[in-house]
Amino acid sequence: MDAPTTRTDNKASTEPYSDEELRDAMELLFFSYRDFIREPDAILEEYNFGRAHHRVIHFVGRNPDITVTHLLSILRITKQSLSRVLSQLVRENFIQQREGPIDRRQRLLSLTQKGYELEDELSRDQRNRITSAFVRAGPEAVNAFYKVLLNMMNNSEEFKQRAGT
Amino acid sequence: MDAPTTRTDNKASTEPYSDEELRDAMELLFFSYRDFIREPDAILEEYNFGRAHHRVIHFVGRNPDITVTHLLSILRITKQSLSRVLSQLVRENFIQQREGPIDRRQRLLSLTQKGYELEDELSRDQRNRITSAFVRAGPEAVNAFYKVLLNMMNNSEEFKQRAGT
DNA sequence: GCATATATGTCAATAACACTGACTTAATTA
DNA sequence: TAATTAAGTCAGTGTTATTGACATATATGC
Repeated sequence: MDAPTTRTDNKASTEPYSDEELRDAMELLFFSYRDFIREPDAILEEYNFGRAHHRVIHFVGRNPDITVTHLLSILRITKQSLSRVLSQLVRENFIQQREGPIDRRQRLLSLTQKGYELEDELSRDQRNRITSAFVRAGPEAVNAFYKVLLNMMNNSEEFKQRAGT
Repeated sequence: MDAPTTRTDNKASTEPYSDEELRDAMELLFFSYRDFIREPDAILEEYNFGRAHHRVIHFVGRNPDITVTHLLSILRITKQSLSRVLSQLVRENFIQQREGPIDRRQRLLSLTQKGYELEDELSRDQRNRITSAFVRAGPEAVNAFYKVLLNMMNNSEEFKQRAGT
């Protein structure tokens, strides 16, 4: 927190980035994530929903017929936490459940028409933000952006596999 | 996730990235941010602190002699929310307050030695993650990463001004 | 110098979202 | 048939945020 201003050599493999630079990056992530989440938060409020609802809507939307167990493993929350949120979304007809055709214990989750509409509304600002950021930064920057964030996360292989490519 | 390499025309204002690509990016942000916050969260638990304490420690560390009002404006929380967290940190000697030399109503906040040590511990994993991600991705990628995230946030100008570069 | 505004702090009530622990029911599997 | 799995529920707790209403000390504008 103190020394970094004195150092000048940035080439070395020892300490390639100063603590100040790293803390700038930390803040960049903090602020950009906060702005990124801001608009959906505001929309959710109108529905008397919270971020938990958003996450459920998003992941059910991207994984139609997902099981409750799988959803729990993605969200890494407890069954009890999901329960309140999910039952609200089902009750208000954003999400529908159907019995698993093979394993009848399962409740396969999917978005209703109303659910897809909410997902679209919730993600609009985020999609616009990403689009404009990507377009303004250029295609090579997009690859670099992916590269850095993937290097920063834990199961990047798993993610890459699930994601498009 | 896939297209950027194949596609060539980025000039268009119509639809440069597919909804699937954009939702991949949304998830990348979600997962990477979650992993990014994971280790500090675990450390905080040992101290019986939460993320709010982390944020206060971080921003007081980066802005020695910050006023309470300024801190509130950065965090965008209410005085009452900050109060509990801050008084804990002061009570346990991570943060010290001193009277403003010009305006005696102010309580200027700064980290104690103990506070700097906690900050160091809390940020270690994040600094390591960023360093290794930056090193592996290469210096141009770092610039691109900044470019994209800055384009994505609201007050990027203000941030750039505050941050090192 | 008085009225107003500002900086900080506090009391009380509420809400969202997570947690743990202990069970139940139904269906599948070994 | 016994054990396991999928899903759901009841009850209690904790953290972090909120709103609203005040209190105190200090600074500032006229």
